[in-house]
Amino acid sequence: MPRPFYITTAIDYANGAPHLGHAYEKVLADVIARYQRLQGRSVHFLTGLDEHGQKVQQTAVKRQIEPQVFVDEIAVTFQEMLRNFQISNDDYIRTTEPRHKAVVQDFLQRLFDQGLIYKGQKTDWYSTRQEQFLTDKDRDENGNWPEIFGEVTQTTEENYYFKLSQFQPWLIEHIQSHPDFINPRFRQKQVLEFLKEPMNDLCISRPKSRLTWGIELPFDHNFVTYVWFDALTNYYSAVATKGLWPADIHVIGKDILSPPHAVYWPCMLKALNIEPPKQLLVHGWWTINAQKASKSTGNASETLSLVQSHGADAFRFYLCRDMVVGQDADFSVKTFGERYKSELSNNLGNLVNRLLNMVGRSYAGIIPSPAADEELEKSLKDLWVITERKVLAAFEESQISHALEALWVFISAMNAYIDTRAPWKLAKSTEAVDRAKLDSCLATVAEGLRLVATVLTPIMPSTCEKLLQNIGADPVRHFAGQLAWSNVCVGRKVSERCILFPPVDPKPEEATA
RNA sequence: GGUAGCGUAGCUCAGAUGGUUAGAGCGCGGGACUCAUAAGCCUGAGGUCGGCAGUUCAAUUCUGCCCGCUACCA
Repeated sequence: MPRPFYITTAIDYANGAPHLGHAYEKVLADVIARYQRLQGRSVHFLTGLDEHGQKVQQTAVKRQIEPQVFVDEIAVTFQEMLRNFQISNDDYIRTTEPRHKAVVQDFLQRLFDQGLIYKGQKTDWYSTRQEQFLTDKDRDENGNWPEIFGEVTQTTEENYYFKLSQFQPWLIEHIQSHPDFINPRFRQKQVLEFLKEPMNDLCISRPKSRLTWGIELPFDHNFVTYVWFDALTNYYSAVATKGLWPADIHVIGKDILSPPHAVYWPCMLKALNIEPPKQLLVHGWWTINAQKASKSTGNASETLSLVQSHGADAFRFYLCRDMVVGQDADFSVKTFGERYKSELSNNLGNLVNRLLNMVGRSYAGIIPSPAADEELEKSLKDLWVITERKVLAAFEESQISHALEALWVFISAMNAYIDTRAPWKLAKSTEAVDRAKLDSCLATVAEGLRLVATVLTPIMPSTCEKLLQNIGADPVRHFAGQLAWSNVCVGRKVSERCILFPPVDPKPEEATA
């Protein structure tokens, strides 16, 4: 029995509404999780919410509610997003849960007992008005503190530090000897560059006088732990009792690769004598209509409404199709609409109806047996072998856009194949030879579509299920034995008509954009 | 300022561990067809692969410098 495949996303910070970036990361992880399940592996897929910290506390105070009440509200909106995008996570961790707090405190205590956490002092400038610490880069060009900070005072604060620096040599060696640790590879350089400089130890606490909304240090009740020990530990705390560690993939954005995930997290684990995760899968950022995604303009949240108009699967498809994992991509309603119409409605959806109609007309809806396979059929089958190999390789590398590219080459080839065969002509012929060709043509397209829908299931689960059902095929449970060209659809009854991707009218304000 | 990434057809982007005429989709022009969600197919136009220099028999692909954009760090 192989070890279960454990995949996570970063946990979202509970301060604000879910937006495109949140959704994308879940979709990417979900596609990989579904792929692995179809490959027959047992999968554990975790996502969750990061609920502590200054900003949450501030917002709660502002709204005059308990922080827990506030994050409970936020959690609902994020979980609703997961449902909207058909995310198949097996667990949802919230950092305010007892199971999480217990592990965080255990980690901290163990490191403290080993002498890897120590108390230190640091002198800082503090802005009372903004309630934040300042650094030299906050100064204006004359070296003064800008007006917005109000009175700035110098303070000395005691805090706890984790001896991060002593794990630096190990980390460099680990990254160099595990080329798959950071995917895509080019991100690795960035991390190794960062590691050329000596690291500072990591400040891991805040005094309760400043921050109460956090997990208390087990060895000093006057402090809570701050950010990284709280947030990163979720990956472990969620499966602490399940024996699933190490994680196979942490799906994260490029902004939190270095230092948090590529430096702090592996060093924390090393200090605790726990294996590091196998891989960090680092995706880029979406811009919205060529502009940076912004909470203030709300552009990143508004895009999510396309789930309602076009459906979760179409949205998932677009996200997977248009972003090369690791690079940035631009999201636009226009591009979304074009992809939807062209690739989903016209290429794929219409192809399904071409088949259904012809099978209905010539065979009373029963898929015929391929009676006369010739060169045309053979070359399509050969193309499938290539396509299958490319698609699976792309999934294995988490390069979903490559899988879709290859798949659409095959879909186009099927449309071209139909035109070459011209089954509407064959259907008018009374010659047995033509009838045999017609049999083959429709059987071939049916089988091609079955294969496409099978392998496309991780990306568009509902649509593929519907497609398979409409061509009389069984739902996909596993890829095993399902990806080879076969005649399983022969004799199956197809439905009359199936609109997988109905035309969607653009909203009035978008039509002019 | 340092580091990394990006800069390829009108648009959005793939790709090349250096090697025949650099690819796709969309958009645009032309054509034949009609089974289908006015979809599909064929075909054409369109690029000195950011600029300069170097290494090489050969560079868009490697190296250096420069320019522009982005991110991280200081």
